[in-house]
Amino acid sequence: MSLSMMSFARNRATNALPLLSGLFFKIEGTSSRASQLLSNLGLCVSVKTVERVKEVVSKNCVESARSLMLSGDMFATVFDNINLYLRKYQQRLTNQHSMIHATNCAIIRIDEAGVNIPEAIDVKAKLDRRGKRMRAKFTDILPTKEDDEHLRKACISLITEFILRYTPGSEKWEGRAEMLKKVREGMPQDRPIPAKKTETRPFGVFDANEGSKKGIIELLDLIRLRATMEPEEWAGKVRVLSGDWLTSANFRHARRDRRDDVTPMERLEYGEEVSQLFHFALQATQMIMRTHFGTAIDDPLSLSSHKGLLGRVWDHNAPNYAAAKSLIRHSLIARILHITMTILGFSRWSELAAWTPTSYKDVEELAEEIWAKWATSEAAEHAKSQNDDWAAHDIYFIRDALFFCEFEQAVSYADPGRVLRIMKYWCLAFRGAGQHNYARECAEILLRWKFELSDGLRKVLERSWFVNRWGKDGQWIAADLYLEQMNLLVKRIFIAQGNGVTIEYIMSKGSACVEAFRAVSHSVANFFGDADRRRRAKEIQFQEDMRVLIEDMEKKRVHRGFKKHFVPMRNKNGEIAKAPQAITKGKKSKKKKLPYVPKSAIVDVMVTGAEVWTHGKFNDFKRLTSYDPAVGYPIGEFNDVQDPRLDNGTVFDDPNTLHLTFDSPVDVLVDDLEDSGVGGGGEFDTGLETDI
DNA sequence: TTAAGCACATACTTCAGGTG
DNA sequence: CACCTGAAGTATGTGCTTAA
Repeated sequence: MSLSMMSFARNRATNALPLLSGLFFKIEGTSSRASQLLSNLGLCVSVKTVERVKEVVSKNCVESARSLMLSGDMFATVFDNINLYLRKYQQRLTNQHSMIHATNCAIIRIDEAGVNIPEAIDVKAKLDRRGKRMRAKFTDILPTKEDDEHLRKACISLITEFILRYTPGSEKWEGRAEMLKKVREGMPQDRPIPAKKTETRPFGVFDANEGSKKGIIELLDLIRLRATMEPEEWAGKVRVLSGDWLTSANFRHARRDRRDDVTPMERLEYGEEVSQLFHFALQATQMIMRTHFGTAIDDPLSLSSHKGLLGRVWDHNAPNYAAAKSLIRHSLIARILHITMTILGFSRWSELAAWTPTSYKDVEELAEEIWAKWATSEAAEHAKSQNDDWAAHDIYFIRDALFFCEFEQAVSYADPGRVLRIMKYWCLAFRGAGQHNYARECAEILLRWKFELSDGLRKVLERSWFVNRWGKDGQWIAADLYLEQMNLLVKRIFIAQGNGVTIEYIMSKGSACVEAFRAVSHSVANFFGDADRRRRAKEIQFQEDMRVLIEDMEKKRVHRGFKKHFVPMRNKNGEIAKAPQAITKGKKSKKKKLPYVPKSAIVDVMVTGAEVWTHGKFNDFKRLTSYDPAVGYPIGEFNDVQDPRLDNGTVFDDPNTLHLTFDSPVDVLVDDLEDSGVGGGGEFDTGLETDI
């Protein structure tokens, strides 16, 4: 303090200390009046100077991104729309609520080691490969026996880890740390990218809305201009463009429409668009919600029922991603622990808490049994054949939730092979759940990977999916999650106060610099913060949650053989929906002469999805997405139908829009010590803002 | 020449008080 | 009570001066 004051009095140019304090006060939200007071005291520089610094830092960040783009090294351009709603305190004719629709953008360096770069950036070779998917067969997107085997091993490892990590009292087990290490080492890998710090360079916000065909063309031109590249230079190499499904779809539509334009820049042929993994995780979470939320009245093993037991009060019609993900995770772990209990012959929580496995092999054998009896499609079909809808639903849920965990870990370890395997299953499941856009996006990626990419470009695209902030193994995150974090910083953390919320202000001072400011903030927070105590409190709450769910399952005698339970499909009014009786049920129709019987709401979305794909949709997909050298890009609309059996009167009845919000810190910020490659909170989080 | 600061301008929020 | 009004308060921008 006094140092700062003295240096201020001595010499106006020696302001390193007051400048840093000023910057801190500013980004931590000190009011301008207080800042002025402190500035007058000589403790920090003036508000004006801080503003200038923000501008300079922003410019430097953009310049740094630009230099990477111009260096000729391989990079990916990640972008995502950022929308701000500006509420005016008093609306006047000249002062109305308004929206800012802008696009945030970052440049990510792609590690070139071991990649054939000339092959990857060759536009002509890329164009020649278009349309090769015409040769594809349905089996090309179906999971193979090998995929099934990989998933079996992966899920058994996951179950083993859950038992080791979350069984009450397990923290006192002898050799637990080694066992946890062992299970991680045994987790099947495919082709993980070696851990290395990713160079991410924020490129700032653009005043263009990439959510439309016109907007995305405008945006690409603005990006080129900010990079100070000539059109020929920009369009002369393959450019990796990373966004969500909507971005990719818009880009493809725009390219189709502009096929006859004169220059390559206008024809957009240089762009290699690739959908990003955080958005797949969002969709998968929504898929699990649509398939398994159900209703608490009909089905005690529905997520809806578990949500009630856990006292999660969030509105199921306006859920945020972290809350939904946390509910799924809590429910999954509780089920696994309860099955463990039943296999061990316990009926009380205290017995489970007193149990200690004799060896690692013990736990692994338990996990294998849980997988075989309570997590496979075959097990669910068996439950179905016993007319036990509760058990079938339970098993489908455990399977789907485990697959999500596998995906999450695959992202955390940057293993594109594992990611692509899960996409094969999700390609079916998204179809079954009615999320057709993302079902097609899975197929798009699988077919492009198999038929239309050179080895070099394939490697480049795979690397563009992941970002590693610390250069540590298991700490990768999805590239679009990285950008969502930037969006959060722009929108919530470093947003200007008062009348400063304009697109111009954000572009010049409030976007490109946020990562630099976060780095500073982070070290300060780590220096002063005490995260341990809060974590401990969360862990205790987590154990209580497990106990509530397990005691309920025990009370209802689930996971103890099969009993007849029927979960009926309901119509929009919540009445039990009836459908014409199936011919195969000959016996019943003899006894009762009812022409209509209630339908079960419990279905395997992977099976129903596969049916949809085989009934013409796969051929439609090929016809409507394959480039034909003679005719060009195909034109036509997809015609999708919804499966009403999964409807339960919530927002998820409309599966084609994403209902999960992800604009809060709990949704996008990740814990440094956990696998949270796709965000959504730490292992003990509830997904509520109080977690922070 | 340039970083830094000052005074004033502009745009908006907040708050107290008034009116029908 | 909804709505309006003006004054005070806050945040940022503009243009100029000053010191090194």
